[in-house]
Amino acid sequence: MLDEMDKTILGILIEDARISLKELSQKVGLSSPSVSERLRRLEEKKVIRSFTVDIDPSALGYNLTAIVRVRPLPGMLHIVERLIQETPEITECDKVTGDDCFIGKIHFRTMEQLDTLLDRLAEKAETNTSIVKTSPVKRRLPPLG
Amino acid sequence: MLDEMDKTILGILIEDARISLKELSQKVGLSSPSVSERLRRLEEKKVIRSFTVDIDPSALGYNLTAIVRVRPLPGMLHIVERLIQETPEITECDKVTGDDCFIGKIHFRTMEQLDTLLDRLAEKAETNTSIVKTSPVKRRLPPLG
DNA sequence: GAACATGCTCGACGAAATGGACAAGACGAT
DNA sequence: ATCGTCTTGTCCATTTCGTCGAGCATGTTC
Repeated sequence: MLDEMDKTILGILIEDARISLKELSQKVGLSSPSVSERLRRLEEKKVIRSFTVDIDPSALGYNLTAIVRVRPLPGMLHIVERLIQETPEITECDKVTGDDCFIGKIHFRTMEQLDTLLDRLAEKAETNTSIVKTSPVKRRLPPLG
Repeated sequence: MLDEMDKTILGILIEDARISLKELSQKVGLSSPSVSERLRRLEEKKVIRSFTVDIDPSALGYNLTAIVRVRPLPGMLHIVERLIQETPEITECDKVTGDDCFIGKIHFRTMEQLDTLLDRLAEKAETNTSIVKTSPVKRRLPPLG
């Protein structure tokens, strides 16, 4: 599905998505039109979901992060799911198997703010919150192989 | 720390990090040299960690995702931390307060593979694994405000 | 082996990024 | 108030880059 050349290109773009076509094509040993065409197809095939920018939340004032496990009360599942989606401080959330129904990540500025955010959930779900101390693995890709 | 213009620029770049300076500057109503200068400073201040590309793991064959909570056995904390870091299928991991010590995300292709990966941890830690069914909140930024 | 598809290179032209010179506004110190 | 000066911006000339069309090599199909 992806050949070696595509993987090399992706590997470079992960590091620097704003690299010029010319430089990129030199690094991988192709002409720029062919690299351009490969990029077009990688986007078309949705291998590349988007070109984006990685912003440090603490630069926006969010110095604290927590991981919240959420178990909705009976009958509250959909309401809780909507509530989570409408809480912008929750920056990612997965619906999972097991006792917990949702596991999400919250960015916040103060403990008071965290308390406010969790209070809104508390009416409709049991929650279990862990404060992030460090991040031993920063976001990365699984092996391209 | 960030003015309105910076936030507008970041908002656009999140959507499309490969937009040309020219188009970006037209959208925000500045000249391209000034936008270029702002980008340079946003990178310098580490507000922008990097320009990157969002790749769909399933395009790489990783059709399954799980969230694993890891509680190292006594004396095993550092060994477990290193083991996690050296497992490339674990694409993010936070060290947290509370009963669980680490919470991480794993991408894998088959249940057999998941089993293999968890077996390696099982010697040194208790684990608790939840398979991701859906992702109600895809990765996004907290409010820029 | 002829016809076609795919994926590449090359070269030219228009488009965009960059760097330098300079202007305008905010702010402090005198 | 006025003079430096720091910041942030514009404008323009030069350099660099992206895109498009044409054409070539390779491999597959009938």
